[in-house]
Amino acid sequence: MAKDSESLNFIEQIVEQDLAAGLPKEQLRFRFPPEPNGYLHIGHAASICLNFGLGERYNAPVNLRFDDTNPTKEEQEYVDAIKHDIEWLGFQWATECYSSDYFQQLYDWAIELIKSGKAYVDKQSAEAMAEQKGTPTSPGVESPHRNQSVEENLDLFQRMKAGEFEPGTHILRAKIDMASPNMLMRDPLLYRIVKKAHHRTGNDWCIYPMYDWTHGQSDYLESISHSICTLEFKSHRELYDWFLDQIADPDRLRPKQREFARRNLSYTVMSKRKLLELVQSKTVSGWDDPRMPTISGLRRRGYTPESIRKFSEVSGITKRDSVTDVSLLEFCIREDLNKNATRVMGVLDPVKLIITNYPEGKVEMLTAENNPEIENSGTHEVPFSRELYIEKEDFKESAGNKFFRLSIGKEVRLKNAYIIKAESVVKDNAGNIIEIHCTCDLDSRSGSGTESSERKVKGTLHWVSIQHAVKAEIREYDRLFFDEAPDSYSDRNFMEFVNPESLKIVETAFVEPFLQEAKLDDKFQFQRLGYFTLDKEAQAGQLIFNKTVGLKDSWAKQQPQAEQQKQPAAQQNQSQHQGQRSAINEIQKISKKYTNLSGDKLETARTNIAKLAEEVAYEELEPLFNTAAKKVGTRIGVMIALGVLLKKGQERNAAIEAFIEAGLQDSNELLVEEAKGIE
RNA sequence: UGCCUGGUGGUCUAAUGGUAGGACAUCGGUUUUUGAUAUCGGUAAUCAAGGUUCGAAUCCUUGCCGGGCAACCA
Repeated sequence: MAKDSESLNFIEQIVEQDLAAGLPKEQLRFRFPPEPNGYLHIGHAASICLNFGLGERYNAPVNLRFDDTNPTKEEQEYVDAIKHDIEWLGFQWATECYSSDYFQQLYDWAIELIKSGKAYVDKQSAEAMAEQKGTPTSPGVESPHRNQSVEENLDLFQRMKAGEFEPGTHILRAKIDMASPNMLMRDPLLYRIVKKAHHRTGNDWCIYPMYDWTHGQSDYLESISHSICTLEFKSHRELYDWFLDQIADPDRLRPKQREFARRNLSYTVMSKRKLLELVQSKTVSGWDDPRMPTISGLRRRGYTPESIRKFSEVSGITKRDSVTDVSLLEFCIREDLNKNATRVMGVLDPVKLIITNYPEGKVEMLTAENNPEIENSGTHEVPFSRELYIEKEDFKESAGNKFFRLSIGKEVRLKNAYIIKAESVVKDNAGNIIEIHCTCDLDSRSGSGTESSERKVKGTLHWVSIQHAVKAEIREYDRLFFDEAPDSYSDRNFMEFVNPESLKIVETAFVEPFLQEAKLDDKFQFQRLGYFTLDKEAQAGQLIFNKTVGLKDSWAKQQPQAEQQKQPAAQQNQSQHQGQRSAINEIQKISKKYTNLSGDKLETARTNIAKLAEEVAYEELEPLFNTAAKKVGTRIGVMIALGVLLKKGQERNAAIEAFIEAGLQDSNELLVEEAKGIE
């Protein structure tokens, strides 16, 4: 355990090395630099936790700096939302900074650059300059304006600032190297003309500095020791350093940029542009829609700051790109809510239950523990009466002995109440069960201490007294996309993968009266169902709950298996377990090298996989559908095996279809071929 | 076709030349007035081929695969 916490991520190691090399600890300073053009999401949380975590670890200041150099996209609304989210996550910044505070200094430095012959004003169109820029494999050509006199450049730049020119007509560029293998070094843009009011500087400026000309200098001005950003900025580092070379005083702290991989979450998208598209297309109700991976969406959904911080911690920081499975996020929130959520009862899909031997009109106030995980968390009262609602799926007229719930002639415990036995049902003309009649062991009341109350019965159900039930709307959420990585396809738009069933509204659920007093940030566990929190749209007399996440449900997992057992292929399941396991493993081993093979060897491998697939159960194969896209070999092997299973009569399901579809879209020909073969 | 960068179980991550470990997921046992929680156990990985070394996930070479780079965005 102790060893785990000792293990440093590579950024922390860099800091340690710098300290060891003589950097005074007092000079450590970090920053989190969002652009206020959208809401923060769970990916930003990684960066926030990294930077502020570093601050906590070394007792160093962390600035919040808004990178606000593009007034066409940025708004005060986003500034406010970002600040709120960071505070909600539980972090405090040392200084609230804005790149726009440095506009004058940046301008002055630009003048110096021009004077030293290292920047010039270009008058060409964007298209012309793009063409001159060359390509990654061929060098660019120099602009005809590149060698203008310093005087002319100075004059033009000052007139740009004075508003004499229209947007797009003039631009300030650094003079570096049009043949550099790094495209960013091919005379990058420093300033462009934008005639739009800025959320902080108003109309003071009509020229705005570009990111590269701003970021490093802002770090320098704030004496940031470690400027941490995501991997796509790696190639900007050369420019970052070049600019600092031009302006930095060697006696002052020189910031250094380091990059880590951005965090992706499965079944969602994580770019502000795409999230904005979901908002603007009304696919979701807003940035804080509970299905959104935004901090505000997660908050509304019922996630806690602790769970998000924990998720960031266990996800880690590295340089390899990855897609973290949502199940890890769900684990983090369940872990927190299990410890802290108040236990209550609510019925989402009700059926009427009548206890025939319980007196009509009688009401008992029973005692319910608020939270068994917390000592002294107190209790609250739950009214009990003759007529109750229970969950439809908690009753079956007749069932096998694996069904721990209510069926005719069987007993179950009503949570915090009595043990009951189902006797009969009343059905409507269509054959639907509309009432369940049962009898109750009147000595068995929970906590009464009687012998009957101590009896062990296999199942326990949640319930609500009809007479006392409070109506509530329940909103249940599923993944927003049905593809694991909806934005990973070059030829398909991520919007094609939107899950049409991501929101399910239960208009009329019934909850216990205790919940009438629920407040906005309260966290509840609806026992046996999941974790719920009040939605901000709830009003007095109109309860609305968001389902944060369900409880783990090993019973639900058994269901599909039980159905499979009826099919002939399945009974070997147990006996051949060992054999099957090695078969699937063997397939994985062969597959891994698959793309390295050719000719006869390839053919042999394919045949072997197909042969081994005969021994494999579908349940073993399905997890491998999640194999990362880059592990093509494994995916090919799985595709071959899947083909064998389908031939044997395996029914197609959504997961299978999605896997085949992904295969068809892949760039690897072998994989496409296999996918086509079974399409 | 250039430059940069990365490849450890299904997923995420440790091991920094010396026992491939942890978490999630998954499977199974125990406990349980939540089929939850808790608890115990199982399955499962170093992209490949060569080389250096007593010893390689780690160093070298070659190859394979993934990501980034040609916005008046950040």
